[in-house]
Amino acid sequence: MKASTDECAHAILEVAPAIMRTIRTEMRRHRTSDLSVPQFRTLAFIDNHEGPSLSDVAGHIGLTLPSMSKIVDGLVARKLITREIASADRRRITLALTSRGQTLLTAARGATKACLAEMLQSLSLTDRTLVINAMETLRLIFLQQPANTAAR
Amino acid sequence: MKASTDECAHAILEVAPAIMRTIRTEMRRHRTSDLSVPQFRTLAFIDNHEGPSLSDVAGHIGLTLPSMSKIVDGLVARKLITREIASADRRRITLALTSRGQTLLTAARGATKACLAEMLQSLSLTDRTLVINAMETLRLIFLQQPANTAAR
DNA sequence: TATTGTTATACTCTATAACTATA
DNA sequence: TATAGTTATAGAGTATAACAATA
Repeated sequence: MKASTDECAHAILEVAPAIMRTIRTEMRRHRTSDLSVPQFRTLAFIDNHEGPSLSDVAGHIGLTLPSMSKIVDGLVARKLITREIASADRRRITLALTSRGQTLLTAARGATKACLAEMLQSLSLTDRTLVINAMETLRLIFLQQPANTAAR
Repeated sequence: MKASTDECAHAILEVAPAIMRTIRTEMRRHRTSDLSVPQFRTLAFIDNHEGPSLSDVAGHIGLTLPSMSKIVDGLVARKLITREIASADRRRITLALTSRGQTLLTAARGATKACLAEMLQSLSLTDRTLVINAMETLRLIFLQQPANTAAR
């Protein structure tokens, strides 16, 4: 094993899509929450930040403004978040979770995580540590920001 | 660090979507290939297997038959693959790459991998080994099948 | 004039339900 | 009757281009 950057890229390119498909399928199967991955990520970001603007969310999640705007539309329509005009700068909007959104986010996080955790149960402690460390490493590259809290 | 299955799940749930977004964006930016992730995965599967049927591809990639059928439609229209009726069982189809598809797949693989590799260059050899090992571990869980070849 | 967001438009991805053709 | 695929339909995610409102 040379562990070249190329081999590393190859491994990621093969495994990441498979993981995502599992996550997506799992999220949709929980009819109670029924959130798509982008919706989930949007709610999670709003939960972790104080009244972010559309640009804040779009930038951090990595979507264009129109895409994000549409996702926000859906979440507002489902009464999971509120969208208000910022008083300081009326061009900006301020996003926040409703209590319903908060509840749903918590439920979705729990359900999906529980399912993933279930799939990971066959791993040894060593392997789990390995995966967590690798994710921490990749987070620095793909998310530009360190973990902000412990597992929620 | 407890390295519980729950923490492990949490880490994956946070990082995997970010990785995928990078991959998707990158794939779309290479106007020469211009493949979506599902299209890329479909081509790769056909490349790695001998004349698979629609069910083979759909099953392994984790899509329903209609979804897969539509993706195949697009690839056939772009002349990247061929779709022929199997002589043994006329209900089945046999998929194969055209030389154009083969070329495009190779190009897309190279371009995306190169971009990822570039992003991974800041990692130490130790970290790269860590990531590769973690991916190998996760592959067994999310892909049910071991790596079939070395990095291509 | 520059910034923030939304609307219009057009793809692709994805699923479920209903259908056709073959076995 | 069961299996392999396709078609019909619908909704979400995504982008680019054009627009409106505010600074």
